[in-house]
Amino acid sequence: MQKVTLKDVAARAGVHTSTASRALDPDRRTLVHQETVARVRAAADQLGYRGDSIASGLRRGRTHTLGVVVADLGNPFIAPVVRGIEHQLEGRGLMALIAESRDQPTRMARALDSLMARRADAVIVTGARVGDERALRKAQQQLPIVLAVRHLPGSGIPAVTHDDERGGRLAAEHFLEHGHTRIAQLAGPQEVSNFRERGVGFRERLRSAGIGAIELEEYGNRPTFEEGKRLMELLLARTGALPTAIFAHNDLMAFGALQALGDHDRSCPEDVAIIGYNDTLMTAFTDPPITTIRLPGYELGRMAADTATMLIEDREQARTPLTLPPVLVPRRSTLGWLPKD
Amino acid sequence: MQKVTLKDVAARAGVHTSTASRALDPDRRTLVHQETVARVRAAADQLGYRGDSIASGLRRGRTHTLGVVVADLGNPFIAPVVRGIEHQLEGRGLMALIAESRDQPTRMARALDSLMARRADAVIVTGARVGDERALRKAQQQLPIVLAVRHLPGSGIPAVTHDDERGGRLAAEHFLEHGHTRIAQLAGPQEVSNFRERGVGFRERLRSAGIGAIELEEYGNRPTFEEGKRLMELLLARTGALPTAIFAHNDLMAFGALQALGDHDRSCPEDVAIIGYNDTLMTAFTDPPITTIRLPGYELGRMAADTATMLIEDREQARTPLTLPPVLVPRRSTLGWLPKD
DNA sequence: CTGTTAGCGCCTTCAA
DNA sequence: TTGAAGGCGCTAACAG
Repeated sequence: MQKVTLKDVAARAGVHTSTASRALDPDRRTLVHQETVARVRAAADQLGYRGDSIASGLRRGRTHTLGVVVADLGNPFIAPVVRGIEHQLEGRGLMALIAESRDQPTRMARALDSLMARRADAVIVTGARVGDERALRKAQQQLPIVLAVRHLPGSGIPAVTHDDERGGRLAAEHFLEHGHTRIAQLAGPQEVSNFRERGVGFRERLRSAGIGAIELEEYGNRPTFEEGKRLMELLLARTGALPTAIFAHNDLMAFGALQALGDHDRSCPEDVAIIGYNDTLMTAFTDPPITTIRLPGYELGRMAADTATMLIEDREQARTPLTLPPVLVPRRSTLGWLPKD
Repeated sequence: MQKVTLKDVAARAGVHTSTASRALDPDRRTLVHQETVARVRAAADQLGYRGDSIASGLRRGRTHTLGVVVADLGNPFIAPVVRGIEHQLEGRGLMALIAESRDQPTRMARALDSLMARRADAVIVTGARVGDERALRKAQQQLPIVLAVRHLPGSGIPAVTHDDERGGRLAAEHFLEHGHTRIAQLAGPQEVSNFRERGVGFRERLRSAGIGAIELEEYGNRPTFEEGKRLMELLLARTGALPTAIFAHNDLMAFGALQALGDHDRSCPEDVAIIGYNDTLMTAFTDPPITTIRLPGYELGRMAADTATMLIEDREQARTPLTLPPVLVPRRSTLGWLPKD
């Protein structure tokens, strides 16, 4: 049972390959006589004909493959996004080709190159950051690009995101409602617009309440557990009163902060309240469960895949940026805190 | 800047396409005059030539694409495996094409079909289960298949796994050492060899110590949080003394069990000690941190990718199954338990 | 309705 | 060391 080609099928059915090709394509089946179709299909079945997307893609210019570039496969937040994408692709005969940029522009460029060389029909980029503009623009000249989760302000590349500034405001509001006055944030990399916006929203909401955020002079180089821990330790090493409230720019960083607190015999929520971001599955099961801002990853993935498929069909569609609202999910890491004086 | 083809490059360099083709291929560059190579490369650079894997793949029979079928992208355990695979692929010009089977044989079959149609050079399957044999065998006739993490006993398909039976024994031993006598397990789906083997190793080790495991009449239908919770509740609903030790067949199920315990005002580790499986990142940060068996996902991914690339180059290699040893990571969920009498 | 012809972009003979 | 010719498997355009 070696590779069965269309030629084999055609021969067996006693027709020309082009007829066989038509008979096997749902869209062009109508052009062929019923009986012939039946004969060809029978032959295909018997031989176990599988078709060859590669050859077909070469000819048609469509590979039915959608590229997806993520920043970090290890970030639990990415799974729902990818699932959302796959969910939307399924049934349309499309498949996701996944690459990882690890937040490095060089890798991003390489990933886009590979995807273009493989003639992906479109690419969804969930891991864009400052420095990726050039590569993205170049790619955009060859195929539709859709940004998801992270957008690049001013790039004009269609994006499906959620409102991070609003998310930051929600976090600030929550702390204010609970009576905090010494409030800090552990910021993610500023090359990523989302973290910048979370920071801005957070800071502004505090300022409008007449409170200045305690600012750390450093940002996380990457939005990871380790960096969250490192920043929290920086905060703990400072002289003066510890903040009573910390907004970590994502859940992983919040976990890191939690760990650092424990290492220094401080407890959450008694000493310090913490808010994370993303509503990763595990935030509900940590000690304490962590208050977090829910980012609708699955929906974002679906919408991104949806716009991508629209762009594939008609390159002039859907320029309006799509934005979903964030929601705060309150848990013990903030609810358990009580003012001391 | 439309699609730049080899023809364009050749024209600009003033050579024939076949010469350009040779000049651009590292393996055949030596056949071409140095100066010509330089000229061609310059032309390619200037035009921004990208090549076309699709066309090249059609001709060469290699697409430099490796299919990966995972059971569940949402399982945090899978990320390191995929990263391990990508790590190994990187630099070899290969890319991973990812599909999800969701533990359903129908989807598995479809995923394999898609990957074959896209002419993947090989496929790594991390989510095999009973019922997938047919589809895998069929696929195996067209391209090399490597099982990772989960194997299919008796299928003869090369597999890179770790020793689950031993993992089960480790869990049992740990409980025995700590003085437990009423011991149960929350089993994962028995269609997956790993869970079966974990169960067997666990049961046998207990038996050899003269202790019978408390058996639940049900298994988890999927190895998820919800199923772990459901099984734990089944256990809690039973009359008679509660077990003091629970071996959950993976971390997600352990989290579920933890939640069920909390819902019923039982605490871990005081009332019940729990062991999970996989050493997912979050097991270290739950309340309590969970003792778990470390499954070296990253290494498994690397080794699987490695054998896959070997098989691509020479289909007769590496039939010996590769197995890595499990390690128990002790944490408070078991260390904090004390015998009551 | 079906067959013929001509490529998609690249690579591999084979010959020069 | 290079060019010419042919084809990977499929499909679009044009005849019939």
